[in-house]
Amino acid sequence: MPELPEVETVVRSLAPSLPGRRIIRAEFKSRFVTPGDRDALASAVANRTISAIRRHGKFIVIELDRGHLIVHLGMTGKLLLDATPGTHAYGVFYLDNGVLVYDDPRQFGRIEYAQELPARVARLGPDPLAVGFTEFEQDIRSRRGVIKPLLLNQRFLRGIGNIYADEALHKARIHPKAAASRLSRERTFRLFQAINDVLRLAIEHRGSSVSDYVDGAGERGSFQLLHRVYGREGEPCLECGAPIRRIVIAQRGTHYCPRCQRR
DNA sequence: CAGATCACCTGCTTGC
DNA sequence: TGCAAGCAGGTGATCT
Repeated sequence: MPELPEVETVVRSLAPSLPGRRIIRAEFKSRFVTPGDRDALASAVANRTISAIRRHGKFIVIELDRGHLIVHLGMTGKLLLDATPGTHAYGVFYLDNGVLVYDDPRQFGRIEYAQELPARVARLGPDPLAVGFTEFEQDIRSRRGVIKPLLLNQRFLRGIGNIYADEALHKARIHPKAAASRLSRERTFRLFQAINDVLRLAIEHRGSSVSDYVDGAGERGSFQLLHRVYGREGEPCLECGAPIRRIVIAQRGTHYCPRCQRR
């Protein structure tokens, strides 16, 4: 489910109400969602007060009075305030006022506790909404492969996923298989702008609810209605009318307009 | 170190 | 209706 705009929307939906609340106790039920000692995790967060919630790439960082909860939503993770825990509620935080439920049918998400951000999380690339063009251009020049997998690489930029990679490449009129380091300066700038525009617009529309994404209050986003290529295989390009094509790049479905995005 | 491939899960849709 | 195959917002381990 969740890429930068969705995670940002979840964080914004929880930020006004979560800080200041105390975790009375917590329960974890999946070795996939909470690798390691689940009882240790539960006792580490018991009695901790939440001081802040923020986004780091696609990670949700919940700052506690001691340590951090680092949550990744995987493909189907949901963090829901005051929801009833269902079959896939693999993490339940009982608060002094309410309950925070982590629900994740596919169990690709993760919940961990650490004093500081783990190195693999801290070392991700810059946030695409904060990076400057000079750094973006330098980084892209130094990379070898194809542009689409590079956009999905969180050590390049943190937060872009499959939907927004396809949407940004279409907006920038760049073929998803284009060689990253050989993009002209003009195309590189178009891509930089397109990433910014697409992500900001998606946040305004509270993310894309393709199947089951919802924010912390259970509300769906609406950006899926504005997708121009993602999930539109065979439908006409909204720019030129050519049918949108779906190919596979790096094991990910990739949607593009063969006329607007020439190699 | 970077890039490619596969593995980890459930659930929904499609086609026979 | 039943069943198998294919597909899905993501990362991380393990190869080369």
